[in-house]
Amino acid sequence: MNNNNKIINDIDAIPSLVQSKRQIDRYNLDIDAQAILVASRLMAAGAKLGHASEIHFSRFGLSTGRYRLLADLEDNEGEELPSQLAEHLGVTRATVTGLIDILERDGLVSRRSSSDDGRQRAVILTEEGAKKLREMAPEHFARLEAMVGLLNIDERSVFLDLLGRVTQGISALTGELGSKPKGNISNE
Amino acid sequence: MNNNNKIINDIDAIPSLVQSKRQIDRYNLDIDAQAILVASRLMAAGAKLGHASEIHFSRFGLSTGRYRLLADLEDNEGEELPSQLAEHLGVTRATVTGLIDILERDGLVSRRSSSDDGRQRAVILTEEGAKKLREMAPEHFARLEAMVGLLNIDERSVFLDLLGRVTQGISALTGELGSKPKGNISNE
DNA sequence: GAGATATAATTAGGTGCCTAACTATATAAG
DNA sequence: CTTATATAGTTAGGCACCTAATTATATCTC
Repeated sequence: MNNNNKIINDIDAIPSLVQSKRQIDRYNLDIDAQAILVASRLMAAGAKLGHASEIHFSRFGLSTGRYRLLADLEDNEGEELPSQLAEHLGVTRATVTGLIDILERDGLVSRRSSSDDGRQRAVILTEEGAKKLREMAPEHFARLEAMVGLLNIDERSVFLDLLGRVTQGISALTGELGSKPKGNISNE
Repeated sequence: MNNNNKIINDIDAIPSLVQSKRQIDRYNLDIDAQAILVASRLMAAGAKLGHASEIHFSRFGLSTGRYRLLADLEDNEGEELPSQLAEHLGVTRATVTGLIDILERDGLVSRRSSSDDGRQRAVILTEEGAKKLREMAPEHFARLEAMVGLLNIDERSVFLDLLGRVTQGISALTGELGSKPKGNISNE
């Protein structure tokens, strides 16, 4: 379990444990240095992944957000309202408007006014948009799978579990100080 | 181990496993749905954390990047070259210039021309900058620690290990298709 | 109906980070 | 010495996403 002969993650990751410890010691804080290390590494990983993701999707003339919008459309019979898209993607409606603008310019989606509610403008996945998704699927999913290829099946389950709990903990950054997200899921 | 009575990560996370599976089935791809789920969840977590981080640092009048720059300065006796900062932070020199511009405007760092090399302009952590770090340290580190508070000590080690390997795998998104990440793990 | 209020989408403007081009200085080659 | 090349930092312009304000439509209350 804790024998450090083989599975050390001494990848040249930033920051190191000593670096975290030094920061904490400087102010005599009663904080677990490894906790800080986990948090910092996750931040670094998130930033790296975000950047890599943009590079990945740019190969297909898309951005991360625009791909996610197309994929969500595909998952919903090719038609959704901007507000639904915003909800599903976890971004604002303003952001969705911007994504649609470019996708429409490139012919991957189109807008259609609703007869039910004059305020609504449904977004439609065009045939060209569907074709784009079809064409990129093999490479896209192969790369995603390769990304976690260094983890075996069991490790993937463990990672999902741990990542899920850390994700819950992210609210500690934004919420009230001292309010623990304990066991129960706080679906804000 | 695989009894699903307690440790289910049914956090309302997006996407779900069925969602990932549906996408793969649509194109008859030979891909492990859980691998896609791990990749997607990590992307979502990274984005969420990045956003939360900006909110966190904005409480102190900083951004994530500007805090990291200040902290790195503090770790290097309060003086560094922009190129060193760029290296340490993993961003471009252009980005560092922008970060310094605002930090200097706010009086947290200053620039000083070098006598050795006329091209260099050292960045200095001002007393006000050091004070800012000192003041925010308790809350900052407490929040980071709270973020991983749902993981016990052992789980943190495991998470670090797994995260490290997935981080290595990120190169699968940007590199040559089919080229395995160099970290040669022998337990496959 | 008329006004107040709610909602859908958009526009306007801002932040963070990027790439590529540029300026100024240093160094190497002839 | 002069010209070519490399390097440090900055500037210019772009993308993704945000918040706040705006426009247009719907609905509720009188």
